[in-house]
Amino acid sequence: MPEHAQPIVTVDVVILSLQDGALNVALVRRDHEPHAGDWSLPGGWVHADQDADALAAAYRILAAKAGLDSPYLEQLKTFANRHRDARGWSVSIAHYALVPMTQAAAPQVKWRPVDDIGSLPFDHAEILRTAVERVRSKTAYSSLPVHLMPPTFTLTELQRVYEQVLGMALDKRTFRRRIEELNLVEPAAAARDAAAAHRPAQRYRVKRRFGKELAMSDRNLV
Amino acid sequence: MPEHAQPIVTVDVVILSLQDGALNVALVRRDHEPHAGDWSLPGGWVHADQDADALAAAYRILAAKAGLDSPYLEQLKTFANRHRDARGWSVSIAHYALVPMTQAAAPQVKWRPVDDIGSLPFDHAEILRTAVERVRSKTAYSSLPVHLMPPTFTLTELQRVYEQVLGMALDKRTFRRRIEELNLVEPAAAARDAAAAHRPAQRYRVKRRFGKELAMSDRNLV
DNA sequence: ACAATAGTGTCTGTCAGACAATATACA
DNA sequence: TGTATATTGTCTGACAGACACTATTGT
Repeated sequence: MPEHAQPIVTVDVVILSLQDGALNVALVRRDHEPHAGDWSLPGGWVHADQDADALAAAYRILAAKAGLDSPYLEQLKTFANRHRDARGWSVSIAHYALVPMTQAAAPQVKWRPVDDIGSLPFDHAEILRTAVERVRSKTAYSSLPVHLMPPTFTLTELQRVYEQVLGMALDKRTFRRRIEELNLVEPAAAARDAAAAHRPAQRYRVKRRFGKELAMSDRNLV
Repeated sequence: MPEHAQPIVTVDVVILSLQDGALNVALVRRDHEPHAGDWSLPGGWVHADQDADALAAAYRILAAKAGLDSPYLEQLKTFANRHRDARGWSVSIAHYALVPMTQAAAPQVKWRPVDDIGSLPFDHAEILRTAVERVRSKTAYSSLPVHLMPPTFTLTELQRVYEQVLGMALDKRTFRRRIEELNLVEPAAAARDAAAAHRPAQRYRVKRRFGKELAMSDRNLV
C-alpha cells in the first residue's frame, strides 16, 4: 500500500444546456468550506461504497445536485495538482454533460452563459473552459449538439443550435447535406409546426441508435 | 474532509516508440504485489511531496522507471473504478508519451509491438488500447508523429512513420502538400543522405516552435 | 396575390488523389 | 548511359460554399 500521503479525489460535472439561445452552464451553491456558499460546478467525493466507477459518480452528482438526467455524459479530463485546493494535493476527475434545453433543473441550480461567467472557486473556470472547448471541437465533426435538442425538432432549429454552440453562421445547403450523410435523424410523423403564415417545417427525431452515441463525420461538418 | 473511504491514486504512462518499423510500447516488470514480476505499463503512486501535478508525476515515472525523456507527454484518460485493482476502488490517471525511435531506454525496459501484446495486469490492456487509438486519431490531423522521429529526417522517412502508425499507405503528393501547409519542418542545411546510387533526399528538422507542440490541420492529413 | 420560411437545384472554384515527368545521385 | 529514389507538375473527379429557385402555408 502507498507509503506517500494520498490525494483527495473528487468528481466535478460541467452541465451544459441551451438557455435563451446561448450555451449555459449549471452552477450550484457549495455546502461546505472552503468557498461555502459560492456558486460552483456541482461535484463531490467519490463514494467508494456506492459508485461503481467515476462515470457513475458523475451521474449520481448530476441527479442529486442538479436534479437532471443527461443523454450524453462523458469524462473530460482530470485536474490533479497540489495548488487547486488549499487543503492539499487533490484530484478532480472532471466530466461534462449535455442536457436537452427542455429539461428543467432543480430549483437550486443557476444557469449562466458560458461566455459570461464571473470567477469560480478552485480551478472551476479552467475546467469550464476546457469543457466548452471540447464541446465546440466535437460539434465541428459530430452529432454532439443533438443532445441539447428536445425530442423532436426541425432542421432549421438544429442548425441554429449548431450555430449557437459554435458561435458562427453555417450555410443551410451544406448543413442539410451533412446531416443527411450522418444518417442521424428521421422524420417524426405527423408532427408539424404550429400554424404560421409560411410553409411549415418537417419535424425530425434522432434515430434510436444515436440516443446515447455520437455520429462522427470523417470530414468537418462545417 | 471526506467522510467516505478514499480511493488509491496512481499515474500510469503508455510509452510509445517505433521499433523495427512498428509502433511499440515500453513494458517494465512490477516490483510489488499484486502481479509482482509481471510485465506492465510503468506507473506509480503520486508523490504529493515532490510532484507538482499529475503531468510531473508522469515525467518522473518516465525517467525513473524507463530512463527516457519525451518531447510529447500528455494526459490520456483516467481509469477509475472499484474493479480494476483487487485492493479496492482505485484511480489511474493514465498518460501517454511519444519517444524518438533513436532514444535508448533503460535496460529493464522491454519494447513490445502494440498490436501483439499478450495479457497485461489490471486494466493495462485497455489503457494501451485507448492510447493507441488516441495516437492514431491525432496522427490523422496533426503533426504528432514527428515526435517519433530522430533530430533530422527525410520526407519519405516521415511518410513511412505516418504509414506505420496509421497502418495504411498514403499518397506521396498529398502527404508532401499537407506537411508543407503545416509549415512544420525546415531543411537541415548541408546534411544529406549517405551516398547511394540515386538522388539523395533533403533532410529536414522540426521547426523550433513545434518542439513540444503540435501543428494541427483543419482538414484531415490523409 | 403576398409574405415568410422550408426545402431543393445547380454552378464554380478548390483540392485530394492519381499519375507522369523531371532531377540528381552513383555505378 | 542505366538505375533508383527524390521532387515537382498537372489532370480529373468530387464536393463545399454560394446563391437562386421552387414549395407550401396563412393572410
